[in-house]
Amino acid sequence: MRVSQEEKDRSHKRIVEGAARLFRKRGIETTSVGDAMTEAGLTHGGFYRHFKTKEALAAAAIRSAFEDIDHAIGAEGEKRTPRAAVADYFAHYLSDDHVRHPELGCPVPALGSEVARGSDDLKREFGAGFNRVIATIAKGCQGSERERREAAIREIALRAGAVMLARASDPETAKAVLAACRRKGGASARPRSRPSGQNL
Amino acid sequence: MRVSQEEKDRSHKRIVEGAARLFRKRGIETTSVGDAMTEAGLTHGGFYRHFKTKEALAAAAIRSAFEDIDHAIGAEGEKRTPRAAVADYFAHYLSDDHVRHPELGCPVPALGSEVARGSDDLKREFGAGFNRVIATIAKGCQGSERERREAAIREIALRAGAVMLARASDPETAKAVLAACRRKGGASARPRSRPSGQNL
DNA sequence: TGTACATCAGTGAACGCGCGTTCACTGATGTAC
DNA sequence: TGTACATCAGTGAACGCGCGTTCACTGATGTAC
Repeated sequence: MRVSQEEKDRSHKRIVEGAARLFRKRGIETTSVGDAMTEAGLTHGGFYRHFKTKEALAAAAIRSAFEDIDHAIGAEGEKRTPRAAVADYFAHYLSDDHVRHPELGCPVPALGSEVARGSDDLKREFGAGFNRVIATIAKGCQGSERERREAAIREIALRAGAVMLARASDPETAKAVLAACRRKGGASARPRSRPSGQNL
Repeated sequence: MRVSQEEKDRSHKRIVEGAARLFRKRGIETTSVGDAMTEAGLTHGGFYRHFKTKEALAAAAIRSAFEDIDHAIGAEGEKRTPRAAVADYFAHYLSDDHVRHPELGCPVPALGSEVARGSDDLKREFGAGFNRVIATIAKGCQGSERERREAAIREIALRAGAVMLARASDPETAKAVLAACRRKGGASARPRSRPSGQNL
């Protein structure tokens, strides 16, 4: 039976947000349209009232996942300093919790190697989401605008690699990878310049 | 018709090495047993004379891919110094060539997020391969054994994250990611300790 | 060394299954008067 | 405001397709005598 526009919008949001979780947890190819609709409390047949193809859902889900993360860091950065928000985000990034729960975590380690084999549309969406997160994280880094942006990219690249490695390895190796990458800590990737004379 | 043991061994090798390339290029789930057999010049029906399941092939292919890379760095490191071999490997790691050709590249950015959703067996194989590569790369790093190992882990985590990001993004973002991560250059992740007095 | 026979690598058809997508249908919603 | 009707979100059956895996078959290989 037909449903009000408001109800349709709510369904749409449930589908996208549910898919954003399922795709990160189980992969895009490995999650069926039916799975995504069930997660939203609907049946598979209605899917095409919302999206032209499964890939269109993937694009929307990637956008949603990056937005969530971007908003979380941004909101925290307004309550406290951007630098503190970013430091907290980085600490959580390398936590066991993040490794164990990809469904609410960063899309980069969860979807990266799959999106890499996807369409240009998907990559554009992924790149756009990544750039927004980088801009937010750069606010907590040091140096010129360009230096901050590059530092943010390095910080995420290191941590995304670490989390992906931890998830893809046996528990012992996972532990070693996280420990090694935590050791590099701090909100900025650049070696902190110390007051001169204190080197070593 | 039956084929000699030698011929079977050659077929086996072709299947594993072909799958190692195809899996890195197109993904494990997205590559069929038939694809892998065709790549080896055989037909799909004979697959089960070589492997119990598709997953067993995935494990063998992951091992093969890591071995190739480990041997390449190790062999180079015997001709020159380990440090130079590792520096060259890192330079190539962040090259456009590596980004564009996952089929002969590092399995970490190519297969990481897929293996993360795989079985414990697959993760053990992945972790073992990663550890072997880390041990080889650690030979080109500085510090105590533990420091070298942790530096190697960080170097690969950063670069694997960067390559995955570059592959999963639009070309412009890809370029920015590679540029930012190259800036960190050098064979060791630790900030090179400079002769004192030269800080800044 | 030669012979008879069991083995088994590789082939191609077939299997059951789940996928993305389409479709006829239902009935509440939205709209034109 | 009330009525008649077109729209369309959601349902569940059905589609064609490709997958992993199984199987009967072929004939060269390996082995026992």
